[in-house]
Amino acid sequence: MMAVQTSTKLNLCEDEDDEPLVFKRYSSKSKPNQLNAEAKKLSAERQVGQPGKQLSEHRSSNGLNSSVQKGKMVPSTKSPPVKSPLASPKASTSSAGASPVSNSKASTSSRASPVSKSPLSTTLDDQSKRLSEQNKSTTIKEEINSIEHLAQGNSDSEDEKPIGARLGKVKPSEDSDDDKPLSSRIAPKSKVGTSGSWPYDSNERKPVVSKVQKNGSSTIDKGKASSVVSSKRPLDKVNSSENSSAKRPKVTDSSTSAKNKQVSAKKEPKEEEEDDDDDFVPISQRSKKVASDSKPSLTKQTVTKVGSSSIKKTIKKGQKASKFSKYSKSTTKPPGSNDGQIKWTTLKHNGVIFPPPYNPHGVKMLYNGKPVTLTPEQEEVATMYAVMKDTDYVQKETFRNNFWADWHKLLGKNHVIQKLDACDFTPIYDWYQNEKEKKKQMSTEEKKALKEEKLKQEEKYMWAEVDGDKEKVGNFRVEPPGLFRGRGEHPKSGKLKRRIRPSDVTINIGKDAPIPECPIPGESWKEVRHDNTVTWLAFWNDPINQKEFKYVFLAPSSSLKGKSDELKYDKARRLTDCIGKIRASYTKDFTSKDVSKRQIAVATYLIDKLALRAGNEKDDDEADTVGCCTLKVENVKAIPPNSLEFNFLGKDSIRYENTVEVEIPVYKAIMQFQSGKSGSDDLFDLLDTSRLNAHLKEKMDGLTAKVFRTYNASITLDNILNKETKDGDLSEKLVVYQHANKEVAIICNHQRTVSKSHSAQMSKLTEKIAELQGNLKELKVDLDRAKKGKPPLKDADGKQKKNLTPEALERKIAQTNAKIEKMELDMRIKEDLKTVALGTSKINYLDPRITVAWCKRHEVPIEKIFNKSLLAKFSWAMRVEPDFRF
DNA sequence: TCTGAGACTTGCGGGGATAATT
DNA sequence: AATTATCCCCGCAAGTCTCAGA
Repeated sequence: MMAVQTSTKLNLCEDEDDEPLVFKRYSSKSKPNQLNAEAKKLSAERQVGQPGKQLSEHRSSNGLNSSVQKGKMVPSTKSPPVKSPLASPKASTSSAGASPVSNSKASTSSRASPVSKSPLSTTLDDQSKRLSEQNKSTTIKEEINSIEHLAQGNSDSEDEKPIGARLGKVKPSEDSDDDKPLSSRIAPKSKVGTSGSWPYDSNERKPVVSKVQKNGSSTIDKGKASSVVSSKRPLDKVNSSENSSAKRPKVTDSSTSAKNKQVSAKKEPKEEEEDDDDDFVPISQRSKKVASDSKPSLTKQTVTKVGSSSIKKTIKKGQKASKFSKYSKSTTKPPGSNDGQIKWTTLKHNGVIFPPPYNPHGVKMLYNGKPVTLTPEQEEVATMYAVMKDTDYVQKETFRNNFWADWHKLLGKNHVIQKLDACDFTPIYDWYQNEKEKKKQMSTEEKKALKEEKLKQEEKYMWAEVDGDKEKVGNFRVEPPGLFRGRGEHPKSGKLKRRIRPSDVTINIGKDAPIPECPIPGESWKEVRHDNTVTWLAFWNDPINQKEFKYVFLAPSSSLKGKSDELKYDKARRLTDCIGKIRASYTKDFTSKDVSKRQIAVATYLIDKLALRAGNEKDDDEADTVGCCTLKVENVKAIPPNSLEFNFLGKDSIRYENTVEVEIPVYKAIMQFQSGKSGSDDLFDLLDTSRLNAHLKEKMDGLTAKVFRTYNASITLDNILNKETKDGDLSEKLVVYQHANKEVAIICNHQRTVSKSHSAQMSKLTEKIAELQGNLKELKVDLDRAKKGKPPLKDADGKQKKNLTPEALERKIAQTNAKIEKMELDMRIKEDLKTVALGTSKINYLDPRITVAWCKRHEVPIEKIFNKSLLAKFSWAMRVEPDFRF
């Protein structure tokens, strides 16, 4: 299917490949930055390599009307005609202004700091390598160690720190910088051990953020924060936004809404404050100023008890509400969106496809060494387990127990098999491995044939028609039965996820559309609905948790999804206009007498500064993870004089470890919230996500906790790109982008496990570099000799090398040097990104318009940054003006 | 206000496809 | 041609947030 999909998409969007799409702008001379040589790696090769497509133009064209066009995939050609905005003149201006950023960061930045993980984590790891989750990487880091330091020259290290960076005012002294208020933010420092040093430096503000990795193993670095700081955006955002909205094709509501929003947004700030422009600044800065104003007190911290405070809070809320009445009103209905309402007028699709029935293999497993005959049903489940033999899952007791409970039920009370320990699934495992091998050995033709066959079967399910337009369906395949693979210490992992049948599935389709035929003869859908206020095409109850649902939605490239994506970013962008006010408000409340209010303030601060998730309550039958509102006392440690060390398992049981410097009032408030409680008590006992979000909505229409993540991710990307992009070759620009992307990933704590071959790869690179260095030495000797008219020395094998002129030798030396530099850069990047996942933020948090506009401004082909899926998903963003700024 | 159903977004890992090397 | 590193896409788990109802 994919193949199909993609192709289709492409057509829609991009199309043919004409020329490279580079957006061009001015050309300045390029300066050879440090990076050049190194950087080149990426770019150079790739460019050449993929001649293929570039889409810029077309793409953009498509993008323009994206909403419209998408429908029709057929006519792939259709769009081409449009012209891409890229070249627009204005672009140049904008960029020009902006670019001036400088990064003075010198090499110094201490990238060195990659802290190592804390001891704790390490131990854990060791013990199990099991999945306990994130911890896996530990070992590796050591090896590399050295490497990291190698080079560094680049910016990467420094800047960034997005998050952490900001801080407010903590110590007055530092603030001194004032001029750079923005930057003021402090950086968080890396975890643990490292903490000792304070990040801040005076002027620069903070350096430190370090992120830890999941396992703790390595931290990422962080360098200085300075970069983060934003500079103001050259262009007025307002304008740009308007433009964009204007342009927007037709997406009805969205465009309008956007405009409205903008307008309103502007107003708001005025009322309350002057916010100044700093809003865009990520957190950090603002706090200072705010703080100063409000500074009053801190002294009082009553540790109130729960009950009373809440009451007060409510009252207050009321007041506030009135104040912001305008917002609240609107709240009812999100401005732009037609939320609640109609999502489509006509909807046609072919339902879902079910996995094939189980096909028994007849291989007998052993019980106490003797072969056992199982019924197909029993065998099916045994096979699910057998196949997982070399995964970490089977090492977990919970998994085994859950599996055994469900399988035992299937076997029946009196079955020969009475305990899992005496089972030997090896025969089945071996059979499976063999099947896999066979499949692998098939000729390419055979594989292709199989693929086509599958495609043929699935084709009809891949597409839907929404309001007359053809759209791709996302997950039209019903999930096959299997053993539940919960993440982390999920209490239900290992349970049998039973097969879903048509009678479990509810279909949603247009009233006038033909009802999809049930693919399994003799069976029928559970229900057919015609609800146009929702976007799902089908759903069934999750067999593991009957209370939950599994939905079939349209693909991310669909107009429906695109529209909501755009709305999401527009909302985050609106936050730009009120963030100053919001920060001032919660800063003021750090010292509120009302404990609830104080908790809301501190929680909001953490969400804003550290990009924490909201933290909904969870049931006991789910993995024990937390978010901001559900943080436990034991997850946060106050480290004098004013730092907080966070350590908890977040979404997907990914560990969040970070030590940050915070404003004194926050520090004190946290200690108050902790006092008198035990480690497992809620830190924010008076708070939950609904209260928090209700409060946020008073501040800005539609505002919820997650918007801060989107906002901080996007604003950080925009700031870094703007500040660090210099004239230079493509590869250097890509390095800047990757660096910005990395910073965002760090802020959001998007981790990945270190690949098994990571250390091997690193040592291989190290060897190669050593070899090159050896060559270099030889070349230098030969050069010396050549200058004196002597022949070169023999090579390692004792053979005579040919005589080269000094010039030729010098050229060779330069080439070798370049190669070494490039490899060193590769290594640094690889080590640096070892535990950082860049994809998640690209897909979910970074407003694609920032990227597209930057590409246009700097003549970077958009396909160097977005792959096919992303290009399709973000087709709505392709037509932004080059001067777009978040 | 609280609860839970419901709808939709976010996130990581696996593994096939593809590109780079050997 | 065989291997290995990388890219990508998909699967599906796990969050967020809304809303209706008592």
